[in-house]
Amino acid sequence: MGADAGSDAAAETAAVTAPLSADVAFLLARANAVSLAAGNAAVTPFGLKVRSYSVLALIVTGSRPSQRELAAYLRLDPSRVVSLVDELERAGLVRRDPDPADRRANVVVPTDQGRAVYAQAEAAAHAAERAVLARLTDAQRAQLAELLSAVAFPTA
Amino acid sequence: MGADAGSDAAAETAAVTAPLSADVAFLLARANAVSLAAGNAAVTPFGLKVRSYSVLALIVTGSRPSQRELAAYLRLDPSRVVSLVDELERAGLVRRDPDPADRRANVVVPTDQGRAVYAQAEAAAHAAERAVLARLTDAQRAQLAELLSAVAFPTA
DNA sequence: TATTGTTATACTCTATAACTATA
DNA sequence: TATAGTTATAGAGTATAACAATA
Repeated sequence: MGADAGSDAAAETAAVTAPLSADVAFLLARANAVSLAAGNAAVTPFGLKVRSYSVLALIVTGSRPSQRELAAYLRLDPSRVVSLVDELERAGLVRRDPDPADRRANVVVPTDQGRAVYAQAEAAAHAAERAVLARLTDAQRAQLAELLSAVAFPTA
Repeated sequence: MGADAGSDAAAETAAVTAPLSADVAFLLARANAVSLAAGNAAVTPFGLKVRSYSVLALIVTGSRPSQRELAAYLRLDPSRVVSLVDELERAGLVRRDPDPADRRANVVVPTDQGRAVYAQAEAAAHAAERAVLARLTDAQRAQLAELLSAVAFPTA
């Protein structure tokens, strides 16, 4: 979602300040837009976007998800995952392995190059995240992560 | 950003569980997707989407923002605000008043009907937000809002 | 019958650059 | 010279429905 806009600090806090500041949905949308813009900027030097980076992030852990599982976890449409995996495969970063247990399914795994690129991108992404969270202490960051988890995974 | 996908609770927590759970950027994106889907569902019966609802929400407070200020605050491109205000104006919910102090600028104000529709939509949106935040206590919700503010408004 | 990956399609959103009228 | 609103346009993302292969 979200992205950047013609946002300068002065205009943002000019005539429009207080409203919606208690609206968690709005704050979530705006915080996500800030984070997404920073994340994309951090990760584009490696030929990635936040979305393709997140696919890489999931598979380098060795969890060997199917495309269906990737879609559910990342809240993407399965058809969107097709093109994301296509793109990563064309770049030589991931591979589709047939799932021996289910011949309909693909298991998405990183290539060596995929792991190497991810390692670099991860460092940049984490630096960007630290910058976005600059106004929070470490304890507050941990707390934010915990609170967000409860919203992000309603059933867990 | 984000939207809905073929997400059922079982698949989401199947093979892919732990990874990225400490990644605030990811949690932010996923939480926003959940919140956005719920918000849109809540507000569509009133002919609104989250975006047009948020424009209404800003102007019913009487802050009389210019389109430029709306764009900055909502982190939208000014050209996007044009079509959002067009849409709301066609629906009879807002009006563009000339700014007496700057003849280039429009001030966006709600009509009576806009206020009435907003009042109903607000109730639905807040109910949806409460549902999204169901796993948090009131104190946790307030804390989440405060932590998100620090991320959403880096300069404030 | 239901599900996985895929394709196609339509729609929305995003980003950029221009243009006009003002400042 | 810069800014507000607008328009146009290209690109990215999203949502839906269909299909073949497999369960």
